[in-house]
Amino acid sequence: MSSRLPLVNLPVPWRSTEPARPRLSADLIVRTALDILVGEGIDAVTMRRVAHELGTGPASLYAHVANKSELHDLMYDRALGAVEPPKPDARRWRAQVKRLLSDQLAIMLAHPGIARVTWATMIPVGPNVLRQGETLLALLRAGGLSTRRAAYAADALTLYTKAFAYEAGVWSSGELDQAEIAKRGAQTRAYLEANSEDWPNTLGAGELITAETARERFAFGLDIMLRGLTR
Amino acid sequence: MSSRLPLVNLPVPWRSTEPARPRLSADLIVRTALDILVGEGIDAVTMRRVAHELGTGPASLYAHVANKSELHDLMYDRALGAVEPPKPDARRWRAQVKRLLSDQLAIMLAHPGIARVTWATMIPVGPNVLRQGETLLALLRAGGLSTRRAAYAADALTLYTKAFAYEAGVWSSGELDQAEIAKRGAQTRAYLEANSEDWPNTLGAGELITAETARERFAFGLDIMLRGLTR
DNA sequence: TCCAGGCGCGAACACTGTTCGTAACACGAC
DNA sequence: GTCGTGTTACGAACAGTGTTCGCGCCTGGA
Repeated sequence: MSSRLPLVNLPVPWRSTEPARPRLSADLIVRTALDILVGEGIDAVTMRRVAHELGTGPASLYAHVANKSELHDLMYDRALGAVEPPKPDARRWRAQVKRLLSDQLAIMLAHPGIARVTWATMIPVGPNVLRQGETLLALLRAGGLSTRRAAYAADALTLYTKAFAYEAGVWSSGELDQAEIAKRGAQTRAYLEANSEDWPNTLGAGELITAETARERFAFGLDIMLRGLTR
Repeated sequence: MSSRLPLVNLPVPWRSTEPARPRLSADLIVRTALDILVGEGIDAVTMRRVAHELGTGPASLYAHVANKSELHDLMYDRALGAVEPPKPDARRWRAQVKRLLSDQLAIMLAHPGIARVTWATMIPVGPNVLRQGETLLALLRAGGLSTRRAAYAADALTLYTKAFAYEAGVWSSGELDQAEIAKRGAQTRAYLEANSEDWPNTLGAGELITAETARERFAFGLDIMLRGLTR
């Protein structure tokens, strides 16, 4: 019946005051979850996995985080905190919008699958996400758009960016079997070529929509939206 | 040790030759799954639930469907089969594109959450989905776009449509607690109003992005993209 | 010194997708 | 008509998942 010694904050002289295992906190949990996410994708971020990484059980997390959904929200907000919002400049607002959304995309691609969580939570909850939204709206207003048009445009632009990030993230991440999709691609191509006169455009477009053209396609999408915004 | 009687195709005289329970098939499984989806959303479509609806166990489904992912693909393709593709007319191709994508959106909204599966499967697999894509490409080509621009535009437009459908579907469906999001909304509003000078644009845009303006916002997004496509 | 309240966490519950092995069936060959 | 034989049906089980319960421990304040 040995009483367990306290493992943390022991004032042992020959040891730094730094505790061996930092105490649990929402922030630590979110950081750990993001570490897993970066390396292995969103589906690897389970409550058990995060807890295991912290040397404990899943129940311990629920004292700091309401549920998995809230953990996801916090992860997304923290990730987006790395994007630095620009100061609106009316003369180059278009370039600033493109830059801002490209940076957001890059962050989301670095955290494969994180974009999915933005659909589960309808309202932008965290301060970082709110700040990004405010900045985008400010840029659009600087471009001369009305309140309503700016709001609608910001909605459409972020929706497109998130959707693109989600798609590319799923594509790149090992979430789906690479051999399987190659087989599917070949089968689909054979199916199309069997009646090639029925699919004149699809056959030509197939090889344009690849991972290699992703950057180009995203820029294209932003360009047509921004151009369409101001005649 | 009573030997079980065969339940199907029993030639009992006092009963019609119609089998009481139709035999299992991929088509029947997909139809059943779609019935559940329409009523209760995508998350209610579990293998057990579909099997139960057919009066059997989950293992029975795997003889006709490779896995849940393939079932989702088949459901999506079947649902999109209800959208009638138009004959391209060069003089009103823009209106035709808007009509086509709006019809797709309506179908997806009628099947809450179905849009989510389009991200899990990178390649459009079913004949109906392929036909929709071919039609969209044909419309854009009729508008005078090059092969590459048409392909990129189709990619961006469908991505936007699917993202919008997904978002609206999650929003409308009972997937998330309505009371919870109202609370979140109020908290967020309070947070913003506490430092209202920091959030001039967000505070104004908040009430514009609602379920009521969904139709309007979708049309706005399509409009700016189509306008931006041709100067 | 005591004590209340938050925190840690093992165990369990109710789910999920999927596989295994066996039983029943339909159908063509002899 | 009888006998394989391959396909279909499906109960049971496995390995996961998110989440909750309940009981100890520790800590901060009185």
